[in-house]
Amino acid sequence: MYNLLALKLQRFAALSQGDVDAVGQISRQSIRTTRARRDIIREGDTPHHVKLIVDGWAFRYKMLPDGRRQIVSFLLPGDLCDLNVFLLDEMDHSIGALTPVTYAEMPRDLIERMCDHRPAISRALWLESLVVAAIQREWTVSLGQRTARERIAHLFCEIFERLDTVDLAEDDRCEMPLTQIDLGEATGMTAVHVNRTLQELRREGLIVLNNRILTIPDRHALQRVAMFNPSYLHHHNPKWEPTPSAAMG
Amino acid sequence: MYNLLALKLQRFAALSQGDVDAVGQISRQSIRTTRARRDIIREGDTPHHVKLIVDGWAFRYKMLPDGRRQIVSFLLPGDLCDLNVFLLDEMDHSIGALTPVTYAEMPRDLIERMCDHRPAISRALWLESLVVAAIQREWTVSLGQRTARERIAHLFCEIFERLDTVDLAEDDRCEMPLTQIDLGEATGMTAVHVNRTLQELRREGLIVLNNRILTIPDRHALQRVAMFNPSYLHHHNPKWEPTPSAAMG
DNA sequence: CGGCTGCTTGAACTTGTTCAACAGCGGTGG
DNA sequence: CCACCGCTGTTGAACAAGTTCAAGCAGCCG
Repeated sequence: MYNLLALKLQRFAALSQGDVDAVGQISRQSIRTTRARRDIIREGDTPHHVKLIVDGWAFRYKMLPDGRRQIVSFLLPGDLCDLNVFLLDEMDHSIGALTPVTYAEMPRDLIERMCDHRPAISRALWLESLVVAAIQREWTVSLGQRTARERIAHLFCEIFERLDTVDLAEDDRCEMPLTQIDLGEATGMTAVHVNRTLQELRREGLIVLNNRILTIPDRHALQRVAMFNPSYLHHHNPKWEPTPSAAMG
Repeated sequence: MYNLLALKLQRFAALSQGDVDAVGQISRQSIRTTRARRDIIREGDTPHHVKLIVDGWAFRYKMLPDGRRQIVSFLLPGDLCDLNVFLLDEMDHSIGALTPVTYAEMPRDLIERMCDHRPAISRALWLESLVVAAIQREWTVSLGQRTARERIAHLFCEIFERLDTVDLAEDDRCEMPLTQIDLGEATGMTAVHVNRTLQELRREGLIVLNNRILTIPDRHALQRVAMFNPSYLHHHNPKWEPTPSAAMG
């Protein structure tokens, strides 16, 4: 059986077969689904489970009192949400489903127990949150310094790259279910300006985008425009191994 | 002896006296200082220690290939940098000293050993990184949605609040060593526009700022302008206790 | 067919940028 | 002691990037 979470965590720490099995089990206990454009959890709610996105796209967002809304990150298959369970009485942001989403709910206490006995998993989860923070820093750079065109290009580069690591990109193509409104809320610009910026990128042959499929004819060209340096995604292999005793998964 | 790190970590988990002592010791082993406006570590460097800011202000920043620069966060006394030690071969961003900075260098392996034996500390460090991520999300919101005036106001609210929790704010005042250029690099605007925005805030009596001292006559008024909701800072008390056996520190 | 959502376009407008000049201040070296 | 330099803050005016408002179009689904 496909073990998405193990696949992810192995990027951060070497897991024993036992670790892999434990992770596989916990992530298969309770599978749920949401329809597109529904909230999965809302600011102010108390989270009870850690969730693993199994299929579909979701996004984190925060709203200002006057209704302005900022998407602060996208959650793709293999991503965890609500590690905040361990931190918050209340969510300080919301998570919404962009497409229909399938996710696994992993009860807090089970995760906790697993962490207690499996240092590699505990460590991998921690590193995962460090990577999430690194991505958030790069978004800060985009919004603070990049122009409209650079922001959109950068977002496309990031998403493509992230989908690629979970085998959801094909050659030079990936899904792109975001509407222009979504793109605007993620890049801090209006939908109108997103529209004109997309046209510009299309006109220059940097992207092809229709029917919710994004094609990037020349990845390096787009990366150059975006000033995209993938190092912040830390898509590398584990650096750390516990005392080597158990076999690898 | 003053134990800044223990003070910080206690916000996230209940520490035993043994935990407190361990943390105190590790954070006193190697104290270093930097002059103002020097880099503490640079993008591309390999970090070897986790650093704890003991005195002074530092900041994380990222540069784009063409020289644009974005400050992505400020590091105040009590803040940790380079938890990335556990993650990165190379830093994906730089850290610079804003003022003269005193910091403690804590060797990676000591931290690791401490975490292995002291689950409360391990947990507190993890939660600390979750809070860092939460702050970064709020910066994303600022840069994406807030206007110039709201951004500056928000930054001031955040910094004041954070200084307050480490006893570095007094009544309605705190230090503010940031130049207008720094403020610009943090808020994604030019120094010229920062200048005009500060004047506006001053004119309205929302802030007083001179000699690097910021005074906020009416905190709620400024928070209203900034749409500042402090919940993202998670300045609360520990939710989690290990099996209660050891005495509290 | 009607209504909805998302995409596109135009034109006026606003926010923030750029460029340039100057003032104040503190430190340094002759 | 004074002249000078570099850094920070301030101001003005022209400009550019992105927003707002408004209208129309295409595709989809019931």
